[in-house]
Amino acid sequence: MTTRSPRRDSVENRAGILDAARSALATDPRASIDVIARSAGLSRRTLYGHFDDRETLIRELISVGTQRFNAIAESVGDADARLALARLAARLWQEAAHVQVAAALALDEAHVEHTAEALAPLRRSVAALVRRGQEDGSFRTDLTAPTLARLIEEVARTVVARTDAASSGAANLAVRALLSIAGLSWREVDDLLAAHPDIVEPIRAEEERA
Amino acid sequence: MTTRSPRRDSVENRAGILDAARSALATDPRASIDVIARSAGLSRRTLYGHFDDRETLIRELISVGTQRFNAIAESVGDADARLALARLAARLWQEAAHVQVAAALALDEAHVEHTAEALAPLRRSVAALVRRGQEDGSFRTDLTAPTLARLIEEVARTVVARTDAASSGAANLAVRALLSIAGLSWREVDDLLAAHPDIVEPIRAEEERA
DNA sequence: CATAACTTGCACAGATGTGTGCAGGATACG
DNA sequence: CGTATCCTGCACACATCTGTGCAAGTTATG
Repeated sequence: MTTRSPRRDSVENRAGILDAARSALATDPRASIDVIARSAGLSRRTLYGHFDDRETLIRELISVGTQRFNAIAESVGDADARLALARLAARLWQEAAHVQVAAALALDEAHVEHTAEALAPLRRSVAALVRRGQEDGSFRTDLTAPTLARLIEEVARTVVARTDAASSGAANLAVRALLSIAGLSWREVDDLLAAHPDIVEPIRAEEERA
Repeated sequence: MTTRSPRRDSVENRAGILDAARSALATDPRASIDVIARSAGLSRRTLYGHFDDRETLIRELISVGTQRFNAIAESVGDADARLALARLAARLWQEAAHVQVAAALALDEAHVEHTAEALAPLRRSVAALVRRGQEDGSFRTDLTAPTLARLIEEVARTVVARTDAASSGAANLAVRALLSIAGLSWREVDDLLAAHPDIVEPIRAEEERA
């Protein structure tokens, strides 16, 4: 009558599926179940033993991805809005593996709704950050706060989704792009990052994979 | 034996299909043939009378879209790199209807290759522009020329694809975003656009649809 | 070692999409 | 008007993908 506890290989396989799905869906949000299962070294049939649905699998991915997103957003407490944005970008980058899926799925018609609501906390953080930055004069005011927030979000998504996470200066690129969008001149960005080397290794003129 | 010239309604329908495909694929690059045909007020079967293939249809769209792209790139001759970039962005925006498809399809796995080669001239223009801007000190030099060019391209694509082309200040937004990415401070951008009102109607703090 | 837990392959139903053949009806055009 | 041109609906074959049932294997674990 007493049910046995789940087998070790089973939980490993479940995790393996999630990993495989992460990397497969980050590239192509419409990757088939078969591709995901195979790339996890399992059969399609087995995947359905672990997840009821394609939807279920994806929701779990989005769920853990966005949780990290939101946790990071709350962890950034710099008084200086510019520093806060920089740190936010840098930390998000560290989680690239988990974050890319969400970024890719957020564009997929079928999941926009779900991701949008899961990312609400992050959105609120960014909105507040933008308002703060505009008030103290460190962010641009030629755009409305909502517009700027949206732009920042869009650019962040693009950079995360469309740059090789493994390349050396990628985090640097992301941070610089976002601060530029916020309105800073590139020299200001450069000085800021030089003054706070803890945010990102301040490499000059870094390379990137083709 | 002498073949009659094509009927008027036929050529109209062909054009209608292209229009329908343009707007349908701009939203969803994987829109079905049926959806496209129906939204052109025709049957699926008829569409296949005008185009052999889904591929053929798409290639024609990409072809005319990228031709406009490239033509614009060559038409920009400002000595000042900042102005050149601004004007390039503004003109591309005017062609948004034709350009959005290309931007959307460029992300679609199945057509990256084709769009990439069709956009080679534009890429070259941007690359040259970036080099020029970096040399005369108006663009950022904390990023490699190729990296900056790539970033500009990515951001342009995003802005074109993900903002309501109909909204009033959209062109403004696009231009400002690109100049910011190039390294200018937002005040510098603001001054530049104020000094050259021909580029884009210089509206302050414009709105955007939700 | 006994057995519950897990994996697998195969067959199936169903959905959605592409591309084609054909017959019949509408219509532009010479 | 007559006819070539065009549109349409329907019926196919084919492909890809999802999700399920089942019987037969393998393996972790108590």
